[in-house]
Amino acid sequence: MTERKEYRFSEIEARWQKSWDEHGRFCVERHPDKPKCFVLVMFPYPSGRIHMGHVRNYTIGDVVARYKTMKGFNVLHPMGWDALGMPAETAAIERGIHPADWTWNNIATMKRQLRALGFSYDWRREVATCDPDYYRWEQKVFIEAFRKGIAYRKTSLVNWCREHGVLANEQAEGGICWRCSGPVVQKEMPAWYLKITDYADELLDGLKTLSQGWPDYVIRQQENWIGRSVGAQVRFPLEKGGEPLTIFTTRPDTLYGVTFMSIAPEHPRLAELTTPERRDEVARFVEKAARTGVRRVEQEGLAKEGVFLGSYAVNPLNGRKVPIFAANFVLMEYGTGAIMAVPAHDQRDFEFAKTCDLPIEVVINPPGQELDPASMTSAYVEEGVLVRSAAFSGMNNRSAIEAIVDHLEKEGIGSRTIHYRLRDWGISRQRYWGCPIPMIHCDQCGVVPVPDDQLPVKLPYEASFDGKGNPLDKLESFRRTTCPTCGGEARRETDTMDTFVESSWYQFRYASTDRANAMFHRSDVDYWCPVDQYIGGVEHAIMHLLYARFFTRVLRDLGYVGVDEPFTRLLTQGMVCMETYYHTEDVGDGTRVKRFHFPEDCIQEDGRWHLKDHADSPVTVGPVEKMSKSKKNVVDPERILADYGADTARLFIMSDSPPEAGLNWSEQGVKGAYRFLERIFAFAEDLAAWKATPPSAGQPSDDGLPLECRKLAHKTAKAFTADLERFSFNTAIARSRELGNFLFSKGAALAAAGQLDVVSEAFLTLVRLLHPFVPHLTSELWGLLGGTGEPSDHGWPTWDEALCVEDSLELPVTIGGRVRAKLPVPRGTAPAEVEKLALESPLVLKWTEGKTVLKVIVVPDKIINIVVK
RNA sequence: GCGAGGAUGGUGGAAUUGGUAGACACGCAAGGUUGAGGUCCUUGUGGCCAAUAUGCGGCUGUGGGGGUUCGAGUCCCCCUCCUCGCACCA
Repeated sequence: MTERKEYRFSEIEARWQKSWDEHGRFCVERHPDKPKCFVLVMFPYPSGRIHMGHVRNYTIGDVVARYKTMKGFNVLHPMGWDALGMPAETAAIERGIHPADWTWNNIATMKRQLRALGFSYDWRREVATCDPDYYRWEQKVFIEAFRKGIAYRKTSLVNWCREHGVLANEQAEGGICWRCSGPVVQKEMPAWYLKITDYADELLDGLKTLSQGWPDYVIRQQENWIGRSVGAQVRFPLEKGGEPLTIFTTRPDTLYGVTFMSIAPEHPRLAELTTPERRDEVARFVEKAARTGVRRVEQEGLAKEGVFLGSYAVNPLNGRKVPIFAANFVLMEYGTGAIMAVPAHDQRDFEFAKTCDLPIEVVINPPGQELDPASMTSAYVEEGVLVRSAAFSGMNNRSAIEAIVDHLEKEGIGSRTIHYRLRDWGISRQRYWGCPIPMIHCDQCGVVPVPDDQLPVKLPYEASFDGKGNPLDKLESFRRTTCPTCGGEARRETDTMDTFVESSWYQFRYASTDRANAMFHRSDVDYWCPVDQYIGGVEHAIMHLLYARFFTRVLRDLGYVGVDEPFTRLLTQGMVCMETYYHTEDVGDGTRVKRFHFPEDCIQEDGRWHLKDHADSPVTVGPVEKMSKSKKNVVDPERILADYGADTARLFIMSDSPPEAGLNWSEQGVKGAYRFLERIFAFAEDLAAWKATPPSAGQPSDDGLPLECRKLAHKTAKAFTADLERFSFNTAIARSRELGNFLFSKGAALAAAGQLDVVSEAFLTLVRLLHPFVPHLTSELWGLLGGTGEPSDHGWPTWDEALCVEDSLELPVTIGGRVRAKLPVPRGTAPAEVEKLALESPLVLKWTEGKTVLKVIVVPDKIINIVVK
């Protein structure tokens, strides 16, 4: 046999990438006669270099895009950069690099890396959100939203460090500033908001239209996030008289069980409700609560605490006098900032009552039971029958909700109300590297938008980054301006926008290539949008997607787009994980800490792991965790490209797990993928050689092998396609391996038997099926085997349905729940006939001997189950 | 703490609607090739017990416990552990 050529992936990949680039192969235009398909992957934050999470996300997108192209769709597949955000500013503070330079450098590096992976992007449509030509349109939309009342200003609480100003939650973990370890307090500051709550009902209803294309769990989480709850506002008169205290409750059926009230520590009426003798203690509590913040009580599970204010409210239904508390878990933003507490039927109230020794009053009993407050260990929150509730006693609690609210409305004590857990979107950031909010503060004229002809408000390059407060705020040349209305001296707004704003509309920007003078063109958006398939990380399941859905509706209401929903179908991909390598070290005071190592610094010898250069430094192989720099369990995609090539990286990342699940990186798995490609390459070489010089015809093959080969190829095409349609990439690849394994072991025999056409057809089917996954190698082999152009010029493989069905089946027969026999029958045999054959079968007789056949269940063409006794 | 999801061999996973659990791959083992191997090929591989069993030897097995069903990895209830999100990270 002649010596085989080596699989030189780097040569092949570079050549095809160059060809695609030069021919503008992935540049697309509107095409009225072709069905369109917009495949969008979540654009990356340009943090420096791409990581495996990106490779996974973008490979999934590329496989979908290339598959849809082969299916005949006009596919839009763009890429861009979510380029504004905190890390650029952190780099400026810590390393003295300007955020703009840092970002643009990172973009250049990452773009080069993405190109090396062979993704089919139309790079003409690239966007970078830090480009003033991008964010100017956001400023324009903001001003229009402001004029419509969708954007507004109000005060809100922020994390505040005396030294470093406003901090993000992640910079204020544990109530401590990440830079100076100083205390972080909650401080009131004015901030800009977008009125997402006005769209709450629409965003909720819209989820119904998405149920076909979005994962259920994302829809459920969005529903819960919006948190629409129907309940009642109830006015509790105060014992001392005056304005009653209004609370919101979703459980008016428990009104007779109220034993105390709680209000948020920042409730405007706190001082008024506090008696003079309680003032000091309450002040201490409020101060402490401000230091902690409600968020940490909720998220970090801190103790729920409260303080008695000294005054009382009166239950409007039963006249009971109940104490009023301030509590650190009551949110001012939700409802009215005040709640009625029913410890018997609300778990949080129950815990609070137990710690503060407050009474518990049962007003709902489980059917046929009677609860005793003294022996309860948790609140009873299920349905039941009302007791001790005056005229409502004896009613089912569900109907009591309606009856009691009717009563409240009739008596003028309360009313039906709907509240949302969703709060308005606070978009102000006291940071430099964001889109400037285009507003001007004038002492005479108030808050005035920047006039259209002065847009964009560009970020000034000259700014100093010392980590202490907002650089824009300290830059006089930026701050000082004149009022567009009166011409007087005025101050520019120095807040920038939340970077979630840019990622709320980038999908529309991609639709147009000609956008020097427009955000995008309506005709382009009308053709390409909405996005047919959106693909990105699970971590964005709530916020990004909700904001983008909201912003799309804002753009719709401002006349920019004609769609309600931006993303028709959604695929959420899991994270890329890897085992950790570490050793533990004593830090002196007896506590041991983990010191992590990069996997490439560790080596296994004689079954033990140790550091490469120090055989006496043992290393523990830890659990598989999400790849992260801090744990050092990262693999640089570029190294994988150098060692194995883009096709191998793409194939492995798609073959080892379903896309929604986490993917465990495995170097061995990568090698397995590489081996498969090598074998494909080698087989193609063989096949080309056979074609050039047909092997001398041996014995004609009449053993059914050619038919088996054809059937397998057609069945594989069918199943592979079905798998792609449901994004089951890993099983699709498994099927392609089965076809490959068959050809590798039987191909030569078939060729020798004069069945070269059969082998060739099957192999070319394999090449075409794999093309979206391994585009470089398959394009190469397609040409080698005499195909014109590339596999994608020839559409998606089809199959002959007749070759996909088996006419004879082997039905499993289970007796007493165990498979005891296999019954050969033709497909479609009538159940009665199957039953007869089964009961006559010797093996079945062996197992039913001495027993009574009670029942025979025949599932046609599937299984036979015999129930015996 | 609240909301959402998950758990199947030594490992990643497969089983599309309740119908043969473990496809495909990794690893491992044996044999062959190479005779440098991080190469290649063949065979085997859930566990336990058997030892060629008159047609496929038996038992057991999908995080733990209970239930529904002729039949449960799949449906229901309880528990444990893991992951994601929680509004200024993106």
